[in-house]
Amino acid sequence: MDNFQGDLTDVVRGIGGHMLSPEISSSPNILPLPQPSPSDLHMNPFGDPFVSMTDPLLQELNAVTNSSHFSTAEDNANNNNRFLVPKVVLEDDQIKSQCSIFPRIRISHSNIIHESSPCNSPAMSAHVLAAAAAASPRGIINANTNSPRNCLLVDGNTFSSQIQISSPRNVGLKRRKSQAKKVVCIPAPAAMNSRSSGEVVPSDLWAWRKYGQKPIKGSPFPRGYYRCSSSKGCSARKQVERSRADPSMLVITYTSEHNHPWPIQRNALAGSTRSCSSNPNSSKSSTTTASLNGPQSNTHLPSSASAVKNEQTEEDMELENVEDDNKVAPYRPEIHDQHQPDDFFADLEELELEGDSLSMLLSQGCAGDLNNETIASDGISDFFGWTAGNNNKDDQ
DNA sequence: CGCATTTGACCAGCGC
DNA sequence: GCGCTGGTCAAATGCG
Repeated sequence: MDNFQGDLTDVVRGIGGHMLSPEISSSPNILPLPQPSPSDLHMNPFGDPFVSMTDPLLQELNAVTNSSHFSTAEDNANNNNRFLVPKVVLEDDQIKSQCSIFPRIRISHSNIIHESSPCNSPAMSAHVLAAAAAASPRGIINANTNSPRNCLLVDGNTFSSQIQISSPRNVGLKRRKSQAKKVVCIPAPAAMNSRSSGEVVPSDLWAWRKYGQKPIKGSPFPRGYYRCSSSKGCSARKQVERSRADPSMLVITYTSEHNHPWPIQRNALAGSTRSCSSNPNSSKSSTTTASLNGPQSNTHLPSSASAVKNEQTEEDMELENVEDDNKVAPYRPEIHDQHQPDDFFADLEELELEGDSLSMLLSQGCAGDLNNETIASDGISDFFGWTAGNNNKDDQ
């Protein structure tokens, strides 16, 4: 049997959407979550980053699912927004959220998130859905992939991937004293055994440093232990292991909360990263921060997509390729990277106040014609609205 | 040289 | 109380 030992690092990096079985949904590790408190539901990631140390993406998702700050696509039809604006619509008795960040991902009151159309970024989709799940009151996401591109596609005929997240609240520890845990199941990369490839890292914006790995009884796969290296003294940890039921799935368990704001400038943090796959051919990248490519990465929540070109990870490259395939404008660092974290929030305001045609286009893709995939389905870029605006296709 | 990963040893919680 | 197992530590190692 394949021996994945020693490859967890790659595994961690390879959150690509691939063939998955729905079995994971039955994993005992994944538990339904109780309804969140109102405060949870209204956590505003764009407000005070210190309020919550959860991953920015998760926060964003929270915002997406709960915030009323986001205007609808129609509202922004004439705006000059750079970001896609989430649209919240009502369907039947359910409140469903659609947003540019998650093109066509719908979050219902039942807390089950469905993505009704494919996106072009398997990796991001996985992450996105994971984040979405976290944002979901019950923290559960089922993303069924049926996309030829390995993109997440819900409502497909065949489940090819699933992402599930359980909230920290009711996932008890068997070992150690009860500690808040968040379990995330995401698709594992295809090239899980290839150290020279699959250096795709889950973008959770935080810098992680591996401090241990142990074989787990009953599982052929080892478990990797990571701690947050974004800030000294941060107690945040995560464990990464393959699902026993479905080796194609990764189970990431987050423990403890970050005691610091999200790393705005990763490079400024001692020992936060190493190489980060600046060279695609690099056979050794190390931290799970790979998706966080440089200081600018966090400017606009999505890490990998905001990666600086010359520091892009394989995931980024993959995404880029996808974009190329779809003739969608690539991410433009000269435009986006110039924004500092503070500007990011300012931008968000601008979205509401000004907006631009890009966001309109994105919004249209998001909330408009589901058949129009040209823009809306562009996984990552659309997800974060980077390609939005007037600088899309012309910049290729 | 600095930093991240690897890996064996040690520590602590849990079940019997 | 003991053994098993998970979690963490820290020295060794490797890479840029």
